Amino acid sequence: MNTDLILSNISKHVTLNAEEQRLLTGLLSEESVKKNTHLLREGEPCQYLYFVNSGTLRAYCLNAHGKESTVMFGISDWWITDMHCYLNQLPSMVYLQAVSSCEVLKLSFDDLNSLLEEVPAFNTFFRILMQKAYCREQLRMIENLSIPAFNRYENFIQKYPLIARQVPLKHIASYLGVTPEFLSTARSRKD
Amino acid sequence: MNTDLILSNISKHVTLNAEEQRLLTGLLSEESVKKNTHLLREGEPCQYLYFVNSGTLRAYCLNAHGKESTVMFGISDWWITDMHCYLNQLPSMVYLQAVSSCEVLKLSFDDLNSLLEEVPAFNTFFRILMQKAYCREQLRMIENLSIPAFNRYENFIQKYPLIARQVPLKHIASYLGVTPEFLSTARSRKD
DNA sequence: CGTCTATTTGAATGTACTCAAAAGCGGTGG
DNA sequence: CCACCGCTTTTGAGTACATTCAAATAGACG
Repeated sequence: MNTDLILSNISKHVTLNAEEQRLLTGLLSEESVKKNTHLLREGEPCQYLYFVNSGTLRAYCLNAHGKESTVMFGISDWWITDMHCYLNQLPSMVYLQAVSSCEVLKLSFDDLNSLLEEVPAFNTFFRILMQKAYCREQLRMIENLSIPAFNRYENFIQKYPLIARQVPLKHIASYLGVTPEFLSTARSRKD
Repeated sequence: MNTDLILSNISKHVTLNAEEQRLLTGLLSEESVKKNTHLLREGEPCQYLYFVNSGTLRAYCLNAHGKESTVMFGISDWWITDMHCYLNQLPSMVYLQAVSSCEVLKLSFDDLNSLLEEVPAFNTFFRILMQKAYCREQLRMIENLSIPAFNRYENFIQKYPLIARQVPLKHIASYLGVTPEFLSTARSRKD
């Protein structure tokens, strides 16, 4: 199991000593997901927090008419899950799908809680992770409310160039809240 | 200074002993905001995290054309600030305005950091606060993407009945991402 | 090379917007 | 207590932007 990336990810914010690192890595397990298959489906228990070692994931939900809305993407070095349902141990509201084949590490809710209790630095790390996630989501909301669709697309490819290269346009459209047709025509008009 | 509400707010998630409570309350200061005045304006340093003792606040930002977008509301027993700019000590991107006259408690960034470092339970509290804020914001985003405008309004008044009673319709419209005119006509069509 | 999916293009439609004006409502002062 | 003023909400007409649906083209993958 490759834990280099996850340890380096955590070390960007807090310092774990060797023992704490062993405690963490001992709680992780790895999973492979083939392209276009699901790691999690709506309604299933949301048991794990995932860390992406390689590949690209997408979280999406379906509305009453079956329309997909992309909630978030997860690329290498990102954390992903249905956070609300994970933290409250509720059935998932989202699908987690591999856009390309992935290697992920996963951490169960009970194991997360052990870490949060026993390793103060990990508690701090997770706080920082949530701070950043909150601010990012709030900024996304503000941009969705205040700037027109096409500028949001330009914004997106500038902010997430790696994701923009790795996922089909239609998923970006559903992340931005527009149809793929609209995004396609808007794009051809502007460049 | 009335610290009952804030201590009870925190005690919903973690337990602070008497000394920790004194440490916290010693770092707070209070401020009154008159109706329609600003606690913070775009571009000003975002120095404080606010806890609302009484009254109603609104965070909003202006886009390039001067259109207001309501980022969040803050009613009694809520925490509010421009979190991204506060945590990164950047000039504020939002305005914080009193919808009705308010009494707030405020905590500076440096003092927050002392608390996070010195009081593990407060670190945990703040983590939980950020978890909930993230999940709430993500759910808002999902709903904005996946359900039509009028249903979002019904959703809102069901989820936040207190806010719905305390703020003008136009602010709710700008929170939901529609015009007041649209919300007004939609409302009259459905009930 | 053929199949499947993604993207592009276009026409018709609809939803939500802008702009303008009227009505409602609350607070203030005469 | 009523009249006036300012702000919010409502109403309506015309418009723009993004959608749906359908079909053609392009790309990716086995």
